[in-house]
Amino acid sequence: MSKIDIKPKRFTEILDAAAEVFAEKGYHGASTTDIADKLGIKQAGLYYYFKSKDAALAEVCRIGVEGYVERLIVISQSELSADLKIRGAIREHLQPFHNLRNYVRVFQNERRYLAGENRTEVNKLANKYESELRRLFEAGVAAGDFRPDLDCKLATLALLGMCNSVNIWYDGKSEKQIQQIANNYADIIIGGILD
Amino acid sequence: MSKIDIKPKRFTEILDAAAEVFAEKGYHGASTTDIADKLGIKQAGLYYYFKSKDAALAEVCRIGVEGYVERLIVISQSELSADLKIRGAIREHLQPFHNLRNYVRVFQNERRYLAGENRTEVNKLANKYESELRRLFEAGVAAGDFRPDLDCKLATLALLGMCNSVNIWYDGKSEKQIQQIANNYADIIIGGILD
DNA sequence: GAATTATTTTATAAGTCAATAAAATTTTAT
DNA sequence: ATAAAATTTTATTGACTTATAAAATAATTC
Repeated sequence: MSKIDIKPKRFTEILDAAAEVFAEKGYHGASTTDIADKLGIKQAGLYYYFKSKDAALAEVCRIGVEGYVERLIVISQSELSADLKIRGAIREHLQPFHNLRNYVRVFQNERRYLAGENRTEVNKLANKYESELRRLFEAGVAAGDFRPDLDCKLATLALLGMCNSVNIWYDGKSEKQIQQIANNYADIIIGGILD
Repeated sequence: MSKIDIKPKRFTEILDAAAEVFAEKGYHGASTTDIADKLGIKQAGLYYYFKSKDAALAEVCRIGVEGYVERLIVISQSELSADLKIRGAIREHLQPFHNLRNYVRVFQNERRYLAGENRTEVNKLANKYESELRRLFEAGVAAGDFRPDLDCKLATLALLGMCNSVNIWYDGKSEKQIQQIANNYADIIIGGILD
């Protein structure tokens, strides 16, 4: 009955430390000793919580993507106009940078170092997210709200690149700032695709 | 006297291999053996060309940023309208993804692992580039071409995030595709900031 | 407070990695 | 062709890293 009785609070502390170190130094640049140091325990102590360093990365990534697809589907199925859906998608995309900054950063930058199954699983979510997003653009074109010549694939990638990059420089301190960024970015993107 | 007589062609091959391996596996995920294998030589042989792994990273990064600031200044000092300057900046930004894909990728993603002086030097160039770009937006607002309420700082970061992300998924094979992406992205950004 | 369970430490194995030095080989120049 | 210079290999070192197992300690439960 292995690790059933780990206290959730302690487990979160361990994960937070792993996410922070992975985000700062990169997966391969971070040693398990770095993580343990941050927690004030010895390196071997981490293996009570994780089977391997790779498993820790997988768990951090999992939390980093958590909810993204679901929130986008809620927006997609709402009755909002196409441009408001894009605006909402941007808002929801940036929101987790506030509380889950390190987790999302690790998902963004380090998931490529995941092995085998963990990697395909997490990539499937990323692909699903991208295609759901593209459907928002396609629906807007179909409804006549967006330019008929809009390349929806490129618009999707542009939006993603724009939004993801925020997590490189945003310091995670002001939720109000996140909303401001989201609004400004939405203004730019939507203004650039309207018919 | 040290490495004065290295053949430039061979040196380029060594650099190409380093850039490719750093781009694929990340700086810390890449071993000097990986690079040597790609070249068909033994690991120790690399140290004829480089003092250290870090020095190789520095050189790859240097090539990855090379010319960026200069090309932007040429655009800035031209007589083009503000929107055409932005369009040109996007074109010039994406162009190197064709021939220097790996170098630019390493600059983008791995420069943070550079030590001391190499890091500050390369970051200085990145900052200079960003501020030059911002001035293009500010000039457009001042000239009345762009929306007066435009947040130029955010517009700059949006453009950078958008453009940089292309190098994550672009396969470096078609120069025509790069130009298409540049035009589409320029349409979006410019449409989103015009007055 | 004794027993049980959870958590951390100690000790260590096995492997990888960057870097150096000296020898060997290949290439270039005379 | 011979000498000189450039390039690569062989051999090795020491540091660092992940992971395991068993012992020690701390916390919780009955």
